[in-house]
Amino acid sequence: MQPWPGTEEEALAVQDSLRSRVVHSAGPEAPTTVAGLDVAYAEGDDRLAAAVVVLRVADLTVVDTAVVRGRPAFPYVPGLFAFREVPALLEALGRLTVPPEVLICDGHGLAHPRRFGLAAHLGVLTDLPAFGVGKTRLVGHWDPVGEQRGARSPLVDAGETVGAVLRTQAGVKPVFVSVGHRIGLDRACALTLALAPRFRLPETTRAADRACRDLLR
DNA sequence: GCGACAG
DNA sequence: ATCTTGTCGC
Repeated sequence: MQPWPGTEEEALAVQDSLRSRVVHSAGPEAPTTVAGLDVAYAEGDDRLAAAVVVLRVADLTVVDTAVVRGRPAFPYVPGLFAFREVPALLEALGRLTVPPEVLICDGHGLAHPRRFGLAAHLGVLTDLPAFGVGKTRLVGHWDPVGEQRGARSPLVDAGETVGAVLRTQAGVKPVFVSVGHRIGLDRACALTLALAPRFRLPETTRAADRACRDLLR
């Protein structure tokens, strides 16, 4: 990942080029391990910490953790967010001992202006099944989501379904699930629910968030 | 011209 | 992302 875009124009070109490599498929039937990825930023300076935490799906226990320090590789620009965190996340992924079967990212996959958000980007670069679970929307519209856990509504942008707005807990704001690479929306939603038995966000995201926050201090 | 805009 | 007070609930 040496040739990194230095301008928005270059970043857009990279997205256009990599987008064609996205693979649409159902994905692993019953993955044994899944990884949560997240990045935390320091307050004063521009340091960041990127974490990847591998969980065993069966009991949601942590089986591996990798955290690295770094700097943002690109300014924050909605739609080009991946260029900011991908280098640090790839470095952390490379330090894992237990290989994850699915990557779960903090952000979106196809629910992106050009259908190539962070989850799709990481999925293509690693060629691992990957999807995103975002806390807020980037693109798309949806009808009201049922109140009970598991209820979902299609996230639609420009006439196409780009994800799902999924209620992981009754009485809690839903999350935005979107496919990235080599996995289908139904399986991504099912996995998200299985990983969020008690809180709004999946345990993968919570564990990764904790891990990078700890390193920052 | 005025909003919207992952983290 | 991070800042930021109180508040409700277990």
